[in-house]
Amino acid sequence: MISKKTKYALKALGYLAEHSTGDPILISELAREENIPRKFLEAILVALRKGGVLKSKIGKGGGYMLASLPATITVGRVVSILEGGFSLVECLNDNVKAVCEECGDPACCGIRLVMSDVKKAIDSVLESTTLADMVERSDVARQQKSKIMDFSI
Amino acid sequence: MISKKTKYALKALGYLAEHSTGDPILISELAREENIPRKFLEAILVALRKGGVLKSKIGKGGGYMLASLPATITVGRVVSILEGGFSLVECLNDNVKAVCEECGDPACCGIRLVMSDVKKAIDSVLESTTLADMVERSDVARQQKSKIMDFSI
DNA sequence: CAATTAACCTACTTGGTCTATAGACTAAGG
DNA sequence: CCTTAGTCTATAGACCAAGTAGGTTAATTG
Repeated sequence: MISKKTKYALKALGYLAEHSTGDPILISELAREENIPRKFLEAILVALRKGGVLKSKIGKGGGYMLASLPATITVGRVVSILEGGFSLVECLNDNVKAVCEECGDPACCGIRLVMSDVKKAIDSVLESTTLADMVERSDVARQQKSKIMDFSI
Repeated sequence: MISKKTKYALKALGYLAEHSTGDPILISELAREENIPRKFLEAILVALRKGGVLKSKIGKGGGYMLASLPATITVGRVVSILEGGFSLVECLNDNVKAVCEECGDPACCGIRLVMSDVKKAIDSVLESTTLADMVERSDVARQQKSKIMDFSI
């Protein structure tokens, strides 16, 4: 499961991708529009800035902007920043060099071998999906839905 | 991340797959050989039995056996029993019909759409890998390693 | 320059879940 | 009927995600 932190991050980034006009957008606007606890969101945005996905501007007229185009920011990158990579066993996490206590020999641990395959599958999806993709898919789904609605009226 | 519970389950099942002679194997043997806390393992084995993966025999000469051949038990099934399916957002979990509070409209939630793809990718690996596969891969890795060892001697 | 705006930072609380343990109970075999 | 071995219920403790609070620093503007 991804954490709420990551979900909030993706929602906020999606909002930024859709509503960015070049001017910074306020934390409070993001929090309000996407129903995210204000203070919690702050911490998330800081992490994303440190991760290089966001730029910020302090003081009056300040706020947050995407650091690059939505089509260049992958969902995988966001997940990686907020969860330190997404894997299924400790010993496959990006940052961690540690060996799970369980698998005596990492090279021969069957679980590790299987989960490594799973991780590859996950990563390939996450790395190939960008913020732009995510927003677009959401839009398409919304349009299709309203089309069906029109039709039924 | 999969829980320790699931890891222990896979280890125990791997042991059963490798050492089953038709006779039941004791919880205490499994616990000892795979370094799993005895009482904790008990609970796991009960879950696996209820999930139809294991059979048990009570009383003297009792213990646990696989309910079917290792090649017919998928890792996905084990994960599903112990974690209620493995997905990345609540609203994609097998058992849960609940909608995440976050995505107002599940049909249009970009995160949900993306994560649904990820889930498909995960499931396709997990469902296509059996206990037999897992054990075999572990064996192959071990053999290769000892081959290299021999070579270097 | 001072007032205001808005991001930044540190620390804390809380609630829930994962892990593990204890002990009493039930079933089977000899 | 005694030993073996799985079954069930309850509980303790550690840990982490989620959320809260309040003060600090930086930029703009009048």
